[in-house]
Amino acid sequence: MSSTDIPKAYDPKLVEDKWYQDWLKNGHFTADPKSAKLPYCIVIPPPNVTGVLTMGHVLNNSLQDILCRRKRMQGFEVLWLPGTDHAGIATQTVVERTLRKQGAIRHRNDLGREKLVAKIWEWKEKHGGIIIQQLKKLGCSCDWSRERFTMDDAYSKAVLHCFVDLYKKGLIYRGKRMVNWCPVSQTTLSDEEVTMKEVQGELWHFKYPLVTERGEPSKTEFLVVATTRPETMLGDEAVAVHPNDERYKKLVGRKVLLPIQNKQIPIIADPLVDPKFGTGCVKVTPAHDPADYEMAQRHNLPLTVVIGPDGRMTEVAGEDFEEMDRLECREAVVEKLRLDGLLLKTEPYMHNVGYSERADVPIEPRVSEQWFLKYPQVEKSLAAVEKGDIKFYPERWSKTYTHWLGNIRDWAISRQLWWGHRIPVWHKRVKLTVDNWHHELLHWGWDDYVSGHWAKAGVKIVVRIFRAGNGEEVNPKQDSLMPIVPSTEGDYDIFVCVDDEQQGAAFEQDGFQRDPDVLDTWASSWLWPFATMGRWPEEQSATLKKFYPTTDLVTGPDIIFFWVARMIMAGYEFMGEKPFSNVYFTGIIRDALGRKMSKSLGNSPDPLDLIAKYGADGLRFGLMLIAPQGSDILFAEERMEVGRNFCNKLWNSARLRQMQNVASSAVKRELLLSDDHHILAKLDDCIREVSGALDRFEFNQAAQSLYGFFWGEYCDWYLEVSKSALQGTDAALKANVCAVMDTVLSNVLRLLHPFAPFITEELWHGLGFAQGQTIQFAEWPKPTGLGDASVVDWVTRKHALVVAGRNLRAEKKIAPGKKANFKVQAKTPDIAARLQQELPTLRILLNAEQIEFVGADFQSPSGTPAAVAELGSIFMPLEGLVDPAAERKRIEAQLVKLAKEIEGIDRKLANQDFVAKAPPAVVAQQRAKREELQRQQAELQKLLS
RNA sequence: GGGCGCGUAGCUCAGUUGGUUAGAGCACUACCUUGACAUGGUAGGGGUCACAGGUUCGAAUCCUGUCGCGCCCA
Repeated sequence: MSSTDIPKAYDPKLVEDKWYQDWLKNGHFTADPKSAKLPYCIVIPPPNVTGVLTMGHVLNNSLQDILCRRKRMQGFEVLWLPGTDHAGIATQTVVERTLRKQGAIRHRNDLGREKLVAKIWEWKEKHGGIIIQQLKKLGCSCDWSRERFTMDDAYSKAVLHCFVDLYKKGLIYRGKRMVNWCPVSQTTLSDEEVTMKEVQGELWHFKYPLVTERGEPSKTEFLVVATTRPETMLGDEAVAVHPNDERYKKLVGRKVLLPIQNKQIPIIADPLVDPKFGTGCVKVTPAHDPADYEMAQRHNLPLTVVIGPDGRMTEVAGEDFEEMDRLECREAVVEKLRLDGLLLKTEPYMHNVGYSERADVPIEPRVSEQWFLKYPQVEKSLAAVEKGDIKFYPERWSKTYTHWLGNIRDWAISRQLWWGHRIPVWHKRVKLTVDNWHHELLHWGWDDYVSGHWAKAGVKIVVRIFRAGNGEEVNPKQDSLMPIVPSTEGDYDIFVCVDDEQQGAAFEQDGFQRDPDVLDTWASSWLWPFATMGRWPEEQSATLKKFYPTTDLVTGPDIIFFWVARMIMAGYEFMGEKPFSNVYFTGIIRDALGRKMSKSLGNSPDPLDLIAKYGADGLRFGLMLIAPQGSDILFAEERMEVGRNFCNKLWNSARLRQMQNVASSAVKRELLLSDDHHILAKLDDCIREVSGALDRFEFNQAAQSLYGFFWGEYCDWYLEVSKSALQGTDAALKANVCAVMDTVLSNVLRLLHPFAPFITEELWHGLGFAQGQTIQFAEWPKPTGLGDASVVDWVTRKHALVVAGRNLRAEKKIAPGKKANFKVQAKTPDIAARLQQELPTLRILLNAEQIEFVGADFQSPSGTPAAVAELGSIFMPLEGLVDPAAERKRIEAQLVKLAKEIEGIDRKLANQDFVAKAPPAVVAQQRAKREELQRQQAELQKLLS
């Protein structure tokens, strides 16, 4: 193509879709498990299937794409495995809300389980692909042929298989516990799904009348309790004090009258009470507070439930309050106590309240039956990170990980939802008697089970039986269940756990009922690194064999407990191997004010808008430039302009090369001039820096190296210098400069490709480097060794001389387009000779008409603008055009600066300790520096004379 | 209350094991449509490296403390 065909400004729209389609068509992202190449694998953190792309996704997936694209260039067989997550609560909430808004339902019960789940599937089919399409716009090189969803058939089977396995090992159990209950979603939440918020509340002090020896409430003696939740007092069952608290010791064992309810409750002593808090007396509400529940168990207190699952007061709360919302009730209780003269005081109080992460309302502690998991492989998972088998970047997150695993508590894995993997447990409570046990136990096949396996081959069923009264597990053989004798007659709970839903359903004919709950979403996504590969566990696919364990994981530190730690445990438990070797934790993207991006705040830009404005490459590169390792990122849209501008700069530098109409050739080393050596040596530095930075997951460093080299060195200096050869008549020199340009461009395009895949592919072809091949598998750059690094210092100093000259121009307001004349007085004859060889480039850089080299004896006319650099002095004769006084002032200012510097060095050198103890090289360097500064000082002084 | 971080230019951040004059981008000022690019060029201004001690010949960097901010866990 001819030069005029290339547009002046880069337009990503003409490039991005075209190349993405081409890559897909050619199957460049598809991993081949049969390949002889070394494997490299990342599994995507699966986004919510109904979600849309956020800036967090852009950051996270850009990083993964950078890693994958580089590894492809380095010759690895790369699998980046994509997919989506069913996101239980989030998805069900969204769909329910939509249906309610449409007026289709008032409550999910109006539809029923099956129909609601069908609606959610419909929703998923309709909206589920959006985020995947958006990732494609971003340029992500995922292997789409392997895309997975956590509710896919094979994946669901894997989830149920693991449940059965853990159940069999006794790690999953059902228990009555105080759990975090979300009254809006009406489900329990795991501890990790509750976020603590500091809120300004109030602390109310209530008087509870002491009950006298005669059993009547005293009119004068009270115990004062303080609470932030007055509404719970309706369910109080005791008042507690610390056992060593002298103030109350003699009252322990007596009773107080619980106001409103008019119920006598005991005063108990428990070490959990903090004697310094409030009055040292606390009210105990066993059913609505975790600490109180714990105390109640020690003291055998009843559970009085006054708040229902919907957050409304129950009948037990009393008819004045029944059906009232818990917060409304709070006001009502306070008012009632105030009227009764039992409200002592109210004070403002800052305290932490647990909020539901999803619904953003205060959670309600609630006692209920839930399924719990004792985490497997905790020790191994701890050791893996401590020993460095699994490395965290930045490393400090390993402390968070270790701390959490070291204090781990059982995981509440059941959710009172319909959307998700339903717990594969069927239950039946049955009264076993001498007469019926035979029928009840053997009818559905127990006899076959106790013999060790089931009659039907391949059936995996786990059965557990508990005595209903005390919940003790019984072993049918040892505990005389078969046969039942009069002393063992009674109610029994039989649980059957099976991963085949058809088989499970068969039990329903015998009166078994399936557990209504589903599993916590994370109890499916913790299997993601292997359940996504083939049909694990029934098939050990080639993909699994080749790519598990995966290599790197990129995710946010906010899910280190939810996901990362659990995946590590699952990897060891089910695969016997770690799931990945490196975990890179990204920062969290915040807005310019430091707030987390959220839909409700409306501070989250739509990445697709940004892509439309700045191009996917511009967005990606701009983001990488501002994304420091491990700390949060304050996002401002202006930053993306930098990325777009960089792409445009790259584009135009390629245009400049194109316009030469010079065919590409190999660099001829014997023709290289100092600037060529300089840029080639700097290129090698850049290659080393980018490679090293990426090896260390320092994406930001890599991007900045590229930016600094390409713009600051290549475009700002080399391209300007090269114009002297390009516009000159020496064809061989011109060709060699083009060869240097090609070397730089070819390497920069490859280094940049992981960051900016589209424009680099376009230019790779446009500049003729491609020879029909995609850049994606082009060899990752290694230092070229073409440039002589010893020349770098010389060129750097030459640039300093040029800057000094340009400064004179600017100071004296010589328009940039206007040519000027300079005189250069080199420090030494050697330097003079060398500089004379570089006259053409000096003229270009200074935009000079004439540059005259003058000898040491040259004395400029008074008032001639002049500056002193390391290589020598530069003068800009401007007969009669300058004000000598102004020039004097300028030089005097420079002398002051120099004097200060010399003074600093003198101070150091005068210090005997410095001269004696500092490394000789450092001392010598200071001496040399001082000498040079003094020379410059003398030169400047000459100008004043 | 415990833990982990962070305080460097107006803003956002670099600053590798302590060693020239502490850097970059944005923003700002002045000049400029020159034949790659105004999504650009040249030059410039701008910092007591939060504060106070300490270690050291030498501290933005290491140690201690103080203040301020953020996050996580109780």
